[in-house]
Amino acid sequence: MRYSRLFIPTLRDRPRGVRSRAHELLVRGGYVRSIGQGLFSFLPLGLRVARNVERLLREQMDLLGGLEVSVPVVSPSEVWKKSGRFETVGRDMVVFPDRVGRTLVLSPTHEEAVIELVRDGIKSYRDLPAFFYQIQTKFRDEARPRYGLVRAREFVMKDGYSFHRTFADLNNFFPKVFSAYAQFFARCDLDVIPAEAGVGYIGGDKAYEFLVSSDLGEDTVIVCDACGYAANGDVARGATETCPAKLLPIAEVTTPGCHGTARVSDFLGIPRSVIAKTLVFRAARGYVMAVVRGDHEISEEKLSRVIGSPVLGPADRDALSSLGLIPEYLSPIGLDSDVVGLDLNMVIVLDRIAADTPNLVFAGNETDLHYINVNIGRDFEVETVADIARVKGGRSCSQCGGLLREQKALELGHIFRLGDRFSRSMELFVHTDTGERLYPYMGAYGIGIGRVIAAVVDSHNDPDGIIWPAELAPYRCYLMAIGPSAAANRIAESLADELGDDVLFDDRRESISTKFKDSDMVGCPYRIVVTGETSTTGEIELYDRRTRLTRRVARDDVRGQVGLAQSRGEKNAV
RNA sequence: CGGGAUGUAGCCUAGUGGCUAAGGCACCUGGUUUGGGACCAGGAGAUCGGAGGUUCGAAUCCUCUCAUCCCGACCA
Repeated sequence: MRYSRLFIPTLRDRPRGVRSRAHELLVRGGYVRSIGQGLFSFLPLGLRVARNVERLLREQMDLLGGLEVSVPVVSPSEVWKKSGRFETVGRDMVVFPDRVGRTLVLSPTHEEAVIELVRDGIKSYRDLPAFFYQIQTKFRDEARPRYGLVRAREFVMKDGYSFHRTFADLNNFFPKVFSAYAQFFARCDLDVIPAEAGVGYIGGDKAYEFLVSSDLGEDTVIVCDACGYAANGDVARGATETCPAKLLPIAEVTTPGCHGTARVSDFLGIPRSVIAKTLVFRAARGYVMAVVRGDHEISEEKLSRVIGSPVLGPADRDALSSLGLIPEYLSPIGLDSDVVGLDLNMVIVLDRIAADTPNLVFAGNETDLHYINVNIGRDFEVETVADIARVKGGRSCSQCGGLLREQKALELGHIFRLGDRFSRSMELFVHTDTGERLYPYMGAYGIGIGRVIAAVVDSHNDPDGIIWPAELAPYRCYLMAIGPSAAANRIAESLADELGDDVLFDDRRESISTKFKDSDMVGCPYRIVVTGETSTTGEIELYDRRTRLTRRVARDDVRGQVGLAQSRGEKNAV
């Protein structure tokens, strides 16, 4: 392809408002442009990279027997009400009326739409298993889009959905997807960390995500270098901690103005680790009170699993008041017995480590009142004790006792073992050989294309620009001639014809310096330079973008030297 | 949704109450060039994000508003 026939508006300076390196390089290299917050156009080069990512994904999905489909970006709100997610997805989902007032949804994800598609054609257990995937636009009205393609509002995702006769079948398929994902990321030259993950609003009982270590990441992944355990900080487990101590007698203390763990800690002169922290959350049905140690944080993901339905967010002050709670002195101690139980639907969950910590300080659920030396089991009972605290680096690994390490990471892919929750809530069933209803067991599998591109650039660049992995590069080679030599230009022309779609031929009337700079910025794996001198020796210069080494190779050997098949038969007209 | 920052030509910047808003890059014309954003000459391009106000006079000060980016909240 001739450079002059493409649209590659490279930029010399970093545009105002562009901060992250990956975003900067994609904009300056002429790959993407932003039209508004979290909204991106792909230019010809960017689209070629995206197509390469998609090609790899199609290859991996097809190997799994996946069938490519495409369901609409817009769906009627009814399908979201069927699954019960109309209420739980929240403000990410854009809802709008059509001309006659029906409510439509810009899909943030496509489980519902695919289930509706499958409903029409899959009637018998003999039709299972089935695996569909698509490469489709999603829209999530993110609270805060950031870092360019890393967190866009409109983005393209490869999403796949599998349907199985039994849980065991799903469970057998799941690792195959896992390994297909691992292969995909390897082909993108991305060093991913597969990690146990939460399920968020997608749902399911088990999930893994594929992350890359990156400053652009918004997730924390907990890793054990000793045994290889890796998990998102939302769900990571640590070894249990016990700190045996003599139980002291419970006592009341007056704590004026002690709102929050920090002030209690200061006022009493004690570390946060011996203070209980109590929070109340909204849940799908009612409220949940959660208690962790003051030096820990609650994982809403873990809490959701314990109560069996999504935690929707913190309860507001009005809700607390209506429950008879004092917002500044929240506590599971001293609750009106009517609050707990079915009437007001508040459940109490105590973190296991907090439960095992002796002589804790609790608020008293009365203004200016705390209790010291509270011991669970002796001083009060809680129906549910579970692991609901986030694990931080420095804890011991629950698998091997090794030291856990935490790092910032960027999520690129996520696979969910959904089970039958969607098929049941949406009444998707087939008939078994005995005529009974069978609700298929489902898996859902996603990879964000734009985010993969951003992650690749984030980890494959140098001060001069992008360094594309071979499989993703918009063109394998950048080609240019130096000097006025007619022979050199003739050779460049013939190489451009021969290499066709594998080469970007810089045929512009630009200074040689500009071409070198743009070539590095665009980041093709190889650069071929033809000069007056080499044109007389039957050689060309071959520059490796990654190693930055230049060597001379025979002009007739170029295809092999850049890793292309030697013979292509008929050459494409350009 | 809270806190902060920034909006001046296609891009990056200067200008912080005073004359016709300055420069670099990019663009157009002509010429010279060709191993790292090359050079010379000429040209075009800006209602200084928008609205309102203060003032003899506003890119500059005030108020409101919009947009973008960053931090947080929230969320895959």
